[in-house]
Amino acid sequence: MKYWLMKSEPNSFSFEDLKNAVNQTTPWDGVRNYQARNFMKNDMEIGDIVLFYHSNCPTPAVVGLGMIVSEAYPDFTQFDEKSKYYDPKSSKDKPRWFLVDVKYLMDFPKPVTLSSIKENDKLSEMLLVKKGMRLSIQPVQDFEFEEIVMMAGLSLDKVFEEYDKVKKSI
DNA sequence: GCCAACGTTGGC
DNA sequence: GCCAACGTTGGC
Repeated sequence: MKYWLMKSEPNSFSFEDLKNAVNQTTPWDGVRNYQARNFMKNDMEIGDIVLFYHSNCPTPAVVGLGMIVSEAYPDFTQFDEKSKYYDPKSSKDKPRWFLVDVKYLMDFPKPVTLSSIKENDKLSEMLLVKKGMRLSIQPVQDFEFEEIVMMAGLSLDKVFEEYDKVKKSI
């Protein structure tokens, strides 16, 4: 099982939106970057844990946890002419863009802000804080995940207790 | 709203 | 294959 960080702009899709979604699950559509796509297509597995990150907002922060609950499948928005994610160069025979479904796992008692991540020496290697890094989906190391969980005011025990429950439900 | 740092596109 | 032009990301 692996850990990921996924960015979302709260004014288009927030962690609250995920929590309130049907099944508390959403297809992670609209990714149009090959590196990010490849993570979803090749490296993500059902049961992987996601740090849900709010970007492009007053206080950028990791605000909670999600879980990958599907294999990768073609992003339907690429075929929809009315979607802003429409890609005329893609075809149903040979889809270019893929996505996974993400399910709500749990809230953070305290959001872990970008500035607090930057201040934590243990997290200095996180892609998030590297200059010029704009990837919307990033791999996260085990110890980085554990550190962020601590900063959020949670324990790993609590996380995995909830994790087991949600995993059984998918 | 600004703007630096990227990624993509397309002419050549 | 090069690279200028353009569009996007995302912190501030």
